[in-house]
This record gives sequence, C-alpha cells and structure tokens, in this order.
Amino acid sequence: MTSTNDRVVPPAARRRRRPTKSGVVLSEELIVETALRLLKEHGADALTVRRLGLALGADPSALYRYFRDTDDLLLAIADELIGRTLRTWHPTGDWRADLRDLGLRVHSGSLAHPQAAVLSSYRVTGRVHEIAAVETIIGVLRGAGFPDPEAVRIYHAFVDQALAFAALDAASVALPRAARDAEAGVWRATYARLPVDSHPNIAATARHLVLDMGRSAYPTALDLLLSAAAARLTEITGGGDAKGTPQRPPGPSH
Amino acid sequence: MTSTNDRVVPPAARRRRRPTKSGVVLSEELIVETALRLLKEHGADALTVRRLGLALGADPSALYRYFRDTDDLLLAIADELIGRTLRTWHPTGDWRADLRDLGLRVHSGSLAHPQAAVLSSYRVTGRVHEIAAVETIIGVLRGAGFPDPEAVRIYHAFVDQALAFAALDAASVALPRAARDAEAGVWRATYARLPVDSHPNIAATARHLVLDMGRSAYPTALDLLLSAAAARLTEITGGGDAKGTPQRPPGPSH
DNA sequence: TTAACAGGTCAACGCTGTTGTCATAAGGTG
DNA sequence: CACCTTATGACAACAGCGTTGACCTGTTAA
Repeated sequence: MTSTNDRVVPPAARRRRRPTKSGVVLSEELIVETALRLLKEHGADALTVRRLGLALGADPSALYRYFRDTDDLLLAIADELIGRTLRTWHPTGDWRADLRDLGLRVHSGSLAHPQAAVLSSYRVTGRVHEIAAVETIIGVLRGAGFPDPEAVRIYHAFVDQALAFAALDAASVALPRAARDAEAGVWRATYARLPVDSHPNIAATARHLVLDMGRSAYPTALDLLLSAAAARLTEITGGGDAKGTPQRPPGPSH
Repeated sequence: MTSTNDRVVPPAARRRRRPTKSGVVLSEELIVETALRLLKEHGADALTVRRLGLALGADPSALYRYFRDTDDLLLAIADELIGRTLRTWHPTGDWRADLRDLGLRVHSGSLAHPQAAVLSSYRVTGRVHEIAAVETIIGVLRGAGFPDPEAVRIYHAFVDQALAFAALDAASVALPRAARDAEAGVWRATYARLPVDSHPNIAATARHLVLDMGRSAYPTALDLLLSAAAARLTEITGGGDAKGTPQRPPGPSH
C-alpha cells in the first residue's frame, strides 16, 4: 500500500539469485550482519547506505531490494539485537528475579553494541523477536498475579526503562574518547571542589558522588522499580501468592 | 587550538555591526530563539542550517560566525532549555511532590524540543544551571532524611531516569512523521491481531496495550521510583520524619 | 531452449553541513 | 571629516547523503 514504488520483495518469495559484481550473494541476514560490523568497528557515523554497499561489495542501491529505506534497515538491526538478548535469557519462574535478569541483559547487550543501541533502542519494530519478548514479559507479570491493566502498565515502565537506560549509557560509551574522559573529569575537577558554603549538599556528599556517578544508575533504578512493583502486588493480592502460577512454562515463546 | 579555522568570535569581543541584507542584526540569542521557534513550529526536521538562515533572513554561512558547527548550536539550545526548566520550578518542601514535579518538568521540557533533547540529554556539562540542579536535588533528599550514600544513589537514579526517558520519548517525537505514524499503527495492526493460541498474553491484554503504549511510561516509572524511595526512607528512619527538615530553604540555589 | 523477471548497476536529483574567498559597512583614530 | 582596519555578511563551491528511474543480465521454471 506504500504507493506504487516497492522494489522490496517479501523474504518468503525471495529466491536469491544473481551474485553481485564482486561475487557476494546478498541476503537480508548478510546485510544486517555487515551493518552491525560497520557500527561496531567504525562508529555510528560509518553506517550510511553508500558505505554499507561498499562494505558488502555491492552498489548502494542494491540494498533497496531488501529494505524499503534506511529506517527499515535500522529496525531490522534493532530486532536482531533483541533476538540475541532473548536467546541468552532463561527465566526461572521467580518473576522478580527473572525481570531483573532480563533488564540487566538488555542493558549490557546494548553496551556491547552502543552505536546500534543509540540508533534503534527507541523503535517499535513489530518484528518476530520483539513480539516474542512482549509476549514473554507480559506472561511473567500476569503469572505473578498482576491484573491485566496493571501488568501492561508495569510491562511498559519496565521495558521503556531498560531501553531508555540502555540508550543513555550506550550514548556515553559511544562518545569520542576525549569527550568521555572529559565528562568523567568534571565530577572530580568541578563538583568535588565546590566550596562548602555555596554548595553545602554537594560538598557533603562529594565523596559519594565521585564514586557513584562513575557507574550506571540502571541497576539502582531497576531495583527501585521492581521493589515498588512487588509492593504494589502484595497490596493487590493481599499479601499471598507472591510467586503465582506462570501463564506459560518458562522459556521465551516462539 | 581547533586548527586554524575559527570564524567564531567570543561573545565578549563581539561589537555587533553590519546588519544582514534583509536588515536583521544577528546575535547569539536571536539565533537560538529563532531555532527554538523553528523547532516548535515546523518540527524537528525543519532545523537545518539553511532553513535557519532563511528564517533569520541571513545567509546560512553567517551562522558560522556565531557557532562552530551545528552541534555547538544544539548545545546552546539545550543550555537555554535547562535554564527555562529550572526557572519554572518552585519546590514546596515536600520532597516527593517536589521531585515528581521536577521530573515531569524535565520530561515535558524535552518533548517540547526533542531534537535538542536527543543530542544533549546524556552530557555532563558542569555548567551553572546543572550545578544548581544537583545541589538542590541532593539537598531535597538529604533534607528528607536520606543518609548521604543513599541520597546520592537515589539522586543518580532519579536524574538519569528523567534524562533517559526524556531522550527516549524525545527520540520518538523527533521521528519523521511517517515513521511515527507507522509505530502507532504497529500496536493496532500487528499486536492487536495476534491469535490467542500462539500469543495468549498479548491477546488477553491487547486492549490495554493499544491504550498504554500510545503514551509515555515515564509518569509510571517515576511514581514507582519515588514510591520505592519513600518505602526505603521509612525503613531507614523507622517510620517517622516523612517530611524532614530541608537542608536549605526552598528555591533552586544560585 | 527459451522467456520472464528478480535483482544488480548506473546516473542523476535535491538535499545536507561546511568552508574559502570576496565585499562592505561600522567604528576607532587623527 | 576622511581614512584604515576588521568584523562579519554574502556567494559559490564541495563532498557526501538518501533515494529513485531506467537499464541490463543471469537464473530459473516451463
């Protein structure tokens, strides 16, 4: 329905033929892999259609046979990252521990590919891996005993918090080396030296600030969120049923 | 030391002369103001050097006499936004209500100018407005009765969560119109139509998902964080002293 | 064996940020 | 008032971007 111009053929109907001039046989997977490699090796700015074509040994315009536009490609990259994270996650049935584990995995997974995370963490892909994740997480919450509207609210807060922190911390990691060092230095050089009388609270806590600001606040924020959710749950269920019956046996749904 | 090419003159040494062809006299402030107006009126895509020049009635290249590059301009815009947000915040002495109010202000302030928020929310500036904010927020927490290490931990989680969500939601808003509409549609078109037997949890909550995913999860996440922090506080202080004595009279410190 | 067509290639468009060069009006100086 | 310096605006050009229409060609099914 996207006007008449659709050079993209659905992957199912694709009977891949015709190697590129340099001999490579293109595929959706190969393109996404190469894009991730480009991002990892040369930073977010290196990901352009033209450079990606060059890295693949194909004309840039060939990519448009596989992705409607660069945004479409970006979503495919994002979904691949979700898939990789989910594949290493093995829920135990304890909703709080499972969500904590998943959150930390999403976070550290993003830091492993900061450039990709920065570009894609805020997108709704609607692709297979994302759908599987949504299904599983909501299942965990409903299984824990949250009523549907509450489960959705907490799901939304949990997921967006994980993605938001992933993007935030990934952005720091993705900064040019000089800029990153400069930022770290600000806490020592500026904040830790403020006089007591003009900035009593900073001065009193300077030691803690220097220590704490050097690492991600995500674990703290995640624990606060989960702890509030747990409190809400006992409020609702009247104290019992903290574990609950899973709506679905452990393991990501396919 | 930024090589030999510096057409930017420090604002102090500026003795503004020479009106533009259309009669406007340029200045740093006028450029930032106009950029904010452009962003607000015509969306994030409208902010290009060329369009900004057009809106000012000046040649695009004239802007490079005031800002080193577009990133420099964006930081100036961001700084202006921080100032505006702080200026409209008036703490009452109730730590939880005050932090809630500040968080929401930071968030909505970013959404009003998503382009700037996306680029600047993860940077430590060490500038006056930022320092004032840090001093005030830590003061609020210590005044509430949090011991120093706990105050710093919660400060960090609170601030980074506000910035992270601001960037996340701003990024959505900053999306090209088509992509934004597409995302909204995914929840209706894809998620709301998944069959019950393959995706029972999504199917059961589809109605809530469509409703909830359309808006930001930040208010929920913020309330969860504050509620957990409040619980932590009564745990520490043994239930009394919920209001506490402010370490500093209300109002951002200057 | 051949015809259809998926898919790779080429060239071009309009857009972007940025810079080297030139022109000129403002403002200090005498 | 006239002069000179110079700050600063204008112009033109560059390289690079995403994207598309037209063309060409190898693969595959019949």
